[in-house]
Amino acid sequence: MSMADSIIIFDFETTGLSPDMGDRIIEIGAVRIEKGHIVDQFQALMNPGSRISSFIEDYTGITNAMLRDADSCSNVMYRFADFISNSNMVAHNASFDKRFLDSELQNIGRSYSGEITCSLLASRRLLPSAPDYKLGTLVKFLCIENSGSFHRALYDAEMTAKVWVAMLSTVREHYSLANIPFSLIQKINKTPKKSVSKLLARMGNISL
DNA sequence: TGCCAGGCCCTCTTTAGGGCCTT
Repeated sequence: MSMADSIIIFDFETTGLSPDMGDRIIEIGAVRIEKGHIVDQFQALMNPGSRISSFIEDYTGITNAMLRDADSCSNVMYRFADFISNSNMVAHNASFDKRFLDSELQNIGRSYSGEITCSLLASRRLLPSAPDYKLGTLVKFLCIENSGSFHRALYDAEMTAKVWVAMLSTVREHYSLANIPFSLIQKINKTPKKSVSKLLARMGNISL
């Protein structure tokens, strides 16, 4: 199994929207998928060092009481840096999670060598008939079994992984592609939306 | 103390504005 076949899908719950404004991660959830199956997972709460707002308590179900006893950000981030190692990664609206990942890893002097791509950008290009591109909507749109427990990190990472696998499977069938490597999604995400179907048809050698 | 994001994408665009998506 080469690393190219292994991808980590991750999600963070945070104290707010911007690490530049002092927001921190409070929960990490991640799964590793190989050949379309989840083979490993990572979940941890982490104590951001200050109280979280009632909005975040309500939004995530993570309470100040739960975080009081949680491990420190630095301890959890060390373990997560080991988990992601040199893997390629996916997140839903990855620019959001990447800012937090980079910020927290910088705090502990760690880094990563894999690349990160975005399931939100990919789904806008590959599922043009979806009603919208919220994670929960894509789960329903792709008929993925779910309990509705969104906004916890591991659950959202699992759902993102299942959206990722189902979306790629749908596109593979539609365009008669043998496989869709991570690098092709990176290329698709840099391609203007209106040019994506031509790109895929050319790769699948079929006429539109 | 109180302030509070940022990148993508569309369009009535590019000398801009606003909705979407993430917490």
